[in-house]
Amino acid sequence: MWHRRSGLFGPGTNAPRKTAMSSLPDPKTNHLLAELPDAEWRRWSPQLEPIERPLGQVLYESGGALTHVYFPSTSIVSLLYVMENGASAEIAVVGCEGIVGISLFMGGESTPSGAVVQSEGRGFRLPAQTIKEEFNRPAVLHLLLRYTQALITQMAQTAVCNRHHSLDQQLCRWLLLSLDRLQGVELVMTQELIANMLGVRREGVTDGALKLQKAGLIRYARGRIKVLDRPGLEKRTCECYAVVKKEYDRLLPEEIAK
Amino acid sequence: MWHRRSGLFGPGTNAPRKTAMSSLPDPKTNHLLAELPDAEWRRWSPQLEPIERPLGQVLYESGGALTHVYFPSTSIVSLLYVMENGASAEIAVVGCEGIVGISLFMGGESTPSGAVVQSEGRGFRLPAQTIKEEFNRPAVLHLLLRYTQALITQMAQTAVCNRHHSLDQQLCRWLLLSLDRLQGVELVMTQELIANMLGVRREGVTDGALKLQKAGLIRYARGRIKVLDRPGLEKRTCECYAVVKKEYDRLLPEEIAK
DNA sequence: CAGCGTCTGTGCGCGGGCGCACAGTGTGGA
DNA sequence: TCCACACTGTGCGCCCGCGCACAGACGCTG
Repeated sequence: MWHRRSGLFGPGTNAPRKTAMSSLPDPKTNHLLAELPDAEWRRWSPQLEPIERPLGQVLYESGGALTHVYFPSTSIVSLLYVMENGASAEIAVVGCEGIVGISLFMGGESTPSGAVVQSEGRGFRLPAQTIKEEFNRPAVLHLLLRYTQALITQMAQTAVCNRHHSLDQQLCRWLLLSLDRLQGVELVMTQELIANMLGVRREGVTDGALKLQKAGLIRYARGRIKVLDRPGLEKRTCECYAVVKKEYDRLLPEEIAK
Repeated sequence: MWHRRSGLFGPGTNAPRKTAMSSLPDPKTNHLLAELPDAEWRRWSPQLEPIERPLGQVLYESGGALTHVYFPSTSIVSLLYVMENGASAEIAVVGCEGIVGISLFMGGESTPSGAVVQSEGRGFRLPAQTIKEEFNRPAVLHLLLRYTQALITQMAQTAVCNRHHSLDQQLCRWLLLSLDRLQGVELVMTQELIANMLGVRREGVTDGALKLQKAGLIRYARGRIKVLDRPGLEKRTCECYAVVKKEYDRLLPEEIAK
């Protein structure tokens, strides 16, 4: 019941890290921004504020008011619920394909879950007021709602996966989903943090990761995980990964709006 | 991994049951319909088609196109995902407080999950085309999106609950959520079906229900469950129930629109 | 280059939920 | 009225994941 012996995202929760953040990425590395029609893009562009996002930064807390929406580009963000006893579980993960803070345009202004940076990197943000106004434009509205439906599918599948699948399978699903949202083959993430995301024991993640390493699918050391054999991972994971991926591809094809 | 030895909703999947369906209920027993502004209500009212919904009826299947949205009044509907091996898990439950078929206005037209009548009764439906047109009206849009956000919370909390809480706690949560959506104290539902919803063994539900009966919180026999001590149930359940209830109350207060 | 903290590996006993098998007991239909 | 079936109760062995305790190993810092 208590899966965190150390703090969830102990040190560095706010202080910017000293890792070398490379130069500003193109906002269009975020797929939603890239899919924006030209007219919208011209209006948004001046207001998009680039931000660094250090590991563990809390973008918003459970029930807290949101001041911005976030468009990750090279970072990924977990939506997670922290229980009264401190245990946690990830609801969904958002990366370069999406937006963090949907409750702003859905009308609720806040959610019982929080959002935490799970892999440091860059992104962009837009003030709450702006996104609410822009949401009245049909092109924006439809794009954001299609994304939201894809996100809903991810949440639903998380529920199913938590119910029925083994830790090993879930680990594979989690790795694949995260890598898709980073667009790379390497992940900077300790097993302890993965365990927090999955809501399981750190030792369980160690076991699972060992099996994957022995099978030659991944290689890792001290918080860096590299995927060597992606198809192999896909073979080991449960159907949940494919269901989610298919739904994202269906609802958010490349170049939707052009 | 295989939680259904008999068919999911074997007999009666389509044939109307002969149970005494009482006379037409007021459409406004559905809270969303009740909260509609007068102008919308006048437009919708002639198009609302009352329908009986027998136990086990499939409102829509995984990936299937939707022809209508449904507004339950005295029935409740489960959104559930059925896995390749036949095991199932409930994603969320919808009753008199909501609407079934959100993918129509979210833009996806379908979802990987399906919708099944979990407790027979009446409801109303509206053609897909109508809801899509009506969704362009701001009052309708905001009402439906607030509902959708509440639904998202229910899904998220289902994921958390599946991860961390005991079968006993989940059973209490499920009973409470279902009763809230039926607005009564009795539920017509076998333990086998409850098990399918929760994605657990029938025997597990029997165990849990026995404990609750021995504690004097419920009484049941042959597919009818009566709640005797609601506060007692609330004491036994996990925090998930309260989180969801609070969010529905916050996002969909009585008499929103008037 | 010495030392400490972080990250990963491992063992062990426990408990919840699973799969399976089967036994009572109402209820409705022939 | 009686039979068949649906619904509920129970026992048993198994396995996964948990909680706890502790041991190596890598790498940064002073």
